Amino acid sequence: MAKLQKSIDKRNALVKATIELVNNNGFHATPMSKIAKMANVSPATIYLYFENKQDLVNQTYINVKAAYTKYAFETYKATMPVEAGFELIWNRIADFKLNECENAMFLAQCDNTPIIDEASRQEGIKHLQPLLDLWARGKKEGIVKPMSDYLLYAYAINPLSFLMMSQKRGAFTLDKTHLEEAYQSAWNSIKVCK
Amino acid sequence: MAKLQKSIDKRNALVKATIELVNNNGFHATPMSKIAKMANVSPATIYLYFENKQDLVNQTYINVKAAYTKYAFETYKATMPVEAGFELIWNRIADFKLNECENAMFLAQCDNTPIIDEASRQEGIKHLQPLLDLWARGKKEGIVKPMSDYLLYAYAINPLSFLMMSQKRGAFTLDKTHLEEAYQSAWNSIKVCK
DNA sequence: TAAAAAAGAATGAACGTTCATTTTTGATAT
DNA sequence: ATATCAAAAATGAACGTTCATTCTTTTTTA
Repeated sequence: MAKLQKSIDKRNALVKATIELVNNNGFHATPMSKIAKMANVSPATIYLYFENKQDLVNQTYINVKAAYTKYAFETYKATMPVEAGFELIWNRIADFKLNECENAMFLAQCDNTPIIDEASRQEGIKHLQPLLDLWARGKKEGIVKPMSDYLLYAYAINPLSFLMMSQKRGAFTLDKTHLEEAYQSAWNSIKVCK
Repeated sequence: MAKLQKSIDKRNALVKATIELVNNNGFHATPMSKIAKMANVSPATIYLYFENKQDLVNQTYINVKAAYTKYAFETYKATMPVEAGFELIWNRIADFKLNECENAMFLAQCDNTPIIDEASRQEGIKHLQPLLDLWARGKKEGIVKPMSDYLLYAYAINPLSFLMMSQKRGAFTLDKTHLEEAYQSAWNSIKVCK
């Protein structure tokens, strides 16, 4: 165990350093030498864990995306009623974006730039399926608007990314009241109006 | 005129090349030499128009942001009723994001990465004032929810960025019906529910 | 014809990656 | 327990390339 454990620790340290440096300086100003230094490792060691810089950032992206969706669906059961299920997932995603904002910022940066390979992007998108299934159910039951999933995501989930970025920039802070308002806006924009 | 005109053309070509290359390759893979080549100019010439690479990208950002807000408010009058005014501005912004998507993509990339100086970011944000004024009026009249402008922007405007990026990636295409649904979602999420 | 604009070649620094060596690890023999 | 040792892991220095920027010269402008 000792050996494998050590390897995993080192890999994790490299991934963490990548996230932190890319968040603060951008991909263009994040040399391998700095990543190595922050992870307390020699530059050459990175290449024992990753093929090259592109592979490092691709794998970091997939790691973080997996953590994001794991967190989002951790307490969700597919048997829940649609509205309750959505509220649960929405709150988990809000928690993730606002508490683990290092991770969330990294995703926002990757999702709006060409720094990630298309293949890794596809890989990352897969894990969102439970939410799409929930929406399909909601549409069938006449609770959720019969819209494209892209529209639903754009209005129900994506605004949280914008709010997270604004908060991170210090422009404003999301308190509990804001969050309740945000949820109402999210639900309002996708529910069928009776 | 000839001389000044030529200078403006060259500056515009440099800005345009910057946008195109940063959109397609990312800032990290956009060397000055490529920008120069695409603008049909010597690398040294860039430094007659811009201090350095950072200045070039900052000024490009400010240029595009100004074009965005100019377009958004072109036909808007502050005397319009709140709902009509919002619908007008929303549609102009949707037009911009979906038709001038090179520009919109560049903004999305800049707004989610640290490639732009904080000062230039602040400069770019200023021009949004008319929309904030409209919302202030809407709140006073009890038409718009009394929420933070960040929340309003997150739900009413920002989803268009996500939809633009999705469309650009070829994931789906926004037709006229989608756009009407999107507008309804936007308005639903910020209007006061009677 | 002098000043301004532009060019291409040159420069030095920084980068991603690899190489030659050293250190660590863990199984085996004592 | 301890010593041995081959394989694996890790390292710092080195390599070749690429980059942003500058320098010197040429071309354009008015």
